[in-house]
Amino acid sequence: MIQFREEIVHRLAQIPGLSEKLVRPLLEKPADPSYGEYALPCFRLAREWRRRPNEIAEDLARQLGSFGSIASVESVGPYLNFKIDPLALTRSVLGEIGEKGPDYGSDKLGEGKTIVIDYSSPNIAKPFHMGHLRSTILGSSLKQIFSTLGYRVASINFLGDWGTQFGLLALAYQKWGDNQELEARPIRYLYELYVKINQAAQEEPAIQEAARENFRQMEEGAREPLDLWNRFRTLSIQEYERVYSRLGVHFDVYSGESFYREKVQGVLEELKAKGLLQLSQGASIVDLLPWGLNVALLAKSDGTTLYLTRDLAATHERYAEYRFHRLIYVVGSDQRLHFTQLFKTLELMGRPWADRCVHVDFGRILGMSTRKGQAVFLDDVLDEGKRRALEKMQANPEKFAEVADPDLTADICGMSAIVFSDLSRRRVKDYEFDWEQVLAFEGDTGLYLQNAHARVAGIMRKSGVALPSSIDYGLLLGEGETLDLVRHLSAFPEVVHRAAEEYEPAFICTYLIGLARLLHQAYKALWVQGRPPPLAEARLKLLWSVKQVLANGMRLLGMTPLERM
RNA sequence: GCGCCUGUAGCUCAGCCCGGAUAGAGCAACGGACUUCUAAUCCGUGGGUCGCAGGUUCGAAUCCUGCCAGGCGCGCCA
Repeated sequence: MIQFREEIVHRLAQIPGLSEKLVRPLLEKPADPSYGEYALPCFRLAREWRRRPNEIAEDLARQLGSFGSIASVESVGPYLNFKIDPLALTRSVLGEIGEKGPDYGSDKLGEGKTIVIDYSSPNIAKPFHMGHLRSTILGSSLKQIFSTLGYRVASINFLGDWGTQFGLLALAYQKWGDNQELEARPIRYLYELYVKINQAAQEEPAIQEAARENFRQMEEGAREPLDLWNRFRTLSIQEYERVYSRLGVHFDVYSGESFYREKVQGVLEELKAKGLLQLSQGASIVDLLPWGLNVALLAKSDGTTLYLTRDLAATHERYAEYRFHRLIYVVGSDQRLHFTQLFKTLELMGRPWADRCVHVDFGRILGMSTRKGQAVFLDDVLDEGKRRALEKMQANPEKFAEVADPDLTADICGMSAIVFSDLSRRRVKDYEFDWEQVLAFEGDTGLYLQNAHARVAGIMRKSGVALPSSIDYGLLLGEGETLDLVRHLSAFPEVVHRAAEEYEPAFICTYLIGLARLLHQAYKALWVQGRPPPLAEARLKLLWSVKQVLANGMRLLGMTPLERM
């Protein structure tokens, strides 16, 4: 596809007064494809040449005529529209998808570069709720996207396994702890204790004090609270891993704040040596007020450290280990200040790679709080999605009979719906969690994509037509639907690039919905079964290409494409 | 109070980075389409002062300023 664009740029540059450098950024895709594949708006030229844009467009159209693969150049008002020869376009796009298959959309852009992504990162004292799900899904998708662009990607789950809340939790367990409950359902049980102790602490400030003392002892290495802490941690991780595997999410490294509890001293000493650390009201701070970033608190007045201190230690280790070209934190936007402070402090410490760190933030999921006990647990959501999917599948008994593994298929359907609903809106937006909306199975949803994919799979199974090695692409041009699909297919690689640049899997969602819609619209017109072989084969090739790109895109989102549903 | 983010159809959103050709989808409503490869689909109808007010520009949903509304953050939580 890029070759057509370059062909136009090259040809335009031959016109006196134009150059490749001038023209390349001006060339755009028209809003309406009926104008052509590319368009040159002449406003900028009009200003420079002090002529009317409409005249310029007309003049250029006359001078250029058709050339190479460009079938026509027409002026429409101030626009110069280029139409690529439909046959050349179709052959090029479908040929490329045919050759690359699962690698269509891939690139070598990132070869030799490493990206470290930190995502999911639940806090052990708190439940794995929808907020963590958003980080998990986003991070996992970004991992796929960067991998497909050739980067070496290391995924890290940085557990919130250290901090005052463990003092609080240990206290709760000492008060009300039940070993059987803890073993049977660690995450939910710890959450219940956490909620209960927080309520108690609100009425009794002494509890807060005792918790702080507990944690202080832990930082000093006291055996008893540490043993308890270790049990909480181990049991929780086991349960997380179960949930991750259900979602198809994988981490290269499980780490956590506790790993750095001894290394923070080194950080504090370095800060002190560099004259960055100040004492204020008994606490150690770095003054970031000159940059409008408030002050960063690195050690409390009782000497215990904070999240920020441990993050400083962790980034240092990560750079030493990976020499990353980028370090990405997928964490909610409520922690924006934290990361801005972290990055600025790294810069002040003289880390030359400080500007390689990125906070990929995302909006809040409203209506949920760990303190008030309104959390929706991930397992419940996945189960509910599965239940609804199964119901829907059973509504069509004939199709249901064809599905080999209804249980697994329903689970995948439910997760597709959830993953897609989360990724389909842009990161920054807050959203109100709404079961009906998340688990909707109609319209712009993950199931719409799955349905499109499964429909083509059905055609490939049932039409009785096989893909031959040579195709007469000309036979496809009788239907207008073909070019709409081909044009859309051609845009996939650039969509993947854009999604990576902006850390926005949502771009891929929008793209795939558009592709699936074009497919559904063309379904009748591109009928395969019973058509003369050359036509049937050409159509099947087109449909196969759509299926391939749908699958490639869905995988980037973390969805498993289904052959039957 | 200060800082950041968001505000587009009844609802959920895309379009904003990089200003241009009639502002697009889905849901909901209403009316159609299954003797054929998945109707979890398709076709049609109605529905918008792009939060408000200025400014820049030949041209603003898009850029700038101010205001309003909502969310988040602002030294001993993570």
